Amino acid sequence: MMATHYTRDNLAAVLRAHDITPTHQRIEIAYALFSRAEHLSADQLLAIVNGRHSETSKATVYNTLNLFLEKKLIREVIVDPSKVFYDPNTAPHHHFYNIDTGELTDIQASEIAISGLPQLPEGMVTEGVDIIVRIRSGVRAEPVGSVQS
Amino acid sequence: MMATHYTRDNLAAVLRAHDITPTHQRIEIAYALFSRAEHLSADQLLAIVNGRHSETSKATVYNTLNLFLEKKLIREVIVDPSKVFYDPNTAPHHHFYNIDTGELTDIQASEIAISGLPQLPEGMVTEGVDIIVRIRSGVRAEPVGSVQS
DNA sequence: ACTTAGAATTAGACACAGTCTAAGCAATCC
DNA sequence: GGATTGCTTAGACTGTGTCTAATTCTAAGT
Repeated sequence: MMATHYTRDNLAAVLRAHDITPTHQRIEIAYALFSRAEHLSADQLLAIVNGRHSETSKATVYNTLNLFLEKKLIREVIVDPSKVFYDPNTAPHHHFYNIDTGELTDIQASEIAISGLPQLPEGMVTEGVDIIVRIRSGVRAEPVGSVQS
Repeated sequence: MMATHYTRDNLAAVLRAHDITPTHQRIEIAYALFSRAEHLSADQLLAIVNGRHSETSKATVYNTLNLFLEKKLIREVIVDPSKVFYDPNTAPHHHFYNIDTGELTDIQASEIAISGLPQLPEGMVTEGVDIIVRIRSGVRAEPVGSVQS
């Protein structure tokens, strides 16, 4: 997952390497995600993939994204209560989330360390640690009243 | 927000202190949240509040939760792609999320420290940092194949 | 207590993300 | 080329959350 440039061909190989039969639809969806290296919702992907002429159904987009997730080709980012974002970057990292614009930005995990996490409950195992830093533009444009610190 | 026992009366006072007119419905919803000190969804709250006889509509539950959020009486926890949980604990803290059962458990923020967070983008301000540790029971019950480490 | 204006509540329609179903298509294997 | 398997599809469906327009409540003033 560190190629500098993605083509349909090398994406097909990536899919195969992850045990996914590379169909046209899956390749297009993978291409949309990896060539942009952005955080996209199912909705946005559906629109991108069907940009010129309709090629892929809603069901396939969801099926494919869930398959990619299962095969650990992508990650999901849950920050917006109304929709899930899909992240082609599976390297450990975290996110800034701009609560005004909805924009998601990566934070390299290599730079951060968390200390003091308590013991996991008995018999439990960590699946992953997500850090979300919610940010907004600095100048407060509050309608009325004082800000309670 | 540190009373040891919540009554409808002292919750009405809490609401007033947060600039919220304490109506019957709002008090019941607050009572449901604070007396249990649990993470509840709008759905669950609607069911709890209307337990014996129907008292509160769906719209009011949503209106009220959003009002409580705005007035910083509660927090929302976004971990499940399908629904938001509301958290009566507004003290800084984080969460374990059991991805199998959906169970949410608190992690005291006082115990943890994060180092190495990069500079915020220009002109941005932190609204909050959420850490979610996704966990599951340790013994893997995978249907087929090897676990890719 | 009574009035009243503004705020809160309501039922039900609506919007939208995501899932499901049953049928159609495509690729591969004999 | 016929059959088996797996993929895709349209469209129905589910569930969360919002909106609207009408009704009811609350609190302040008299």
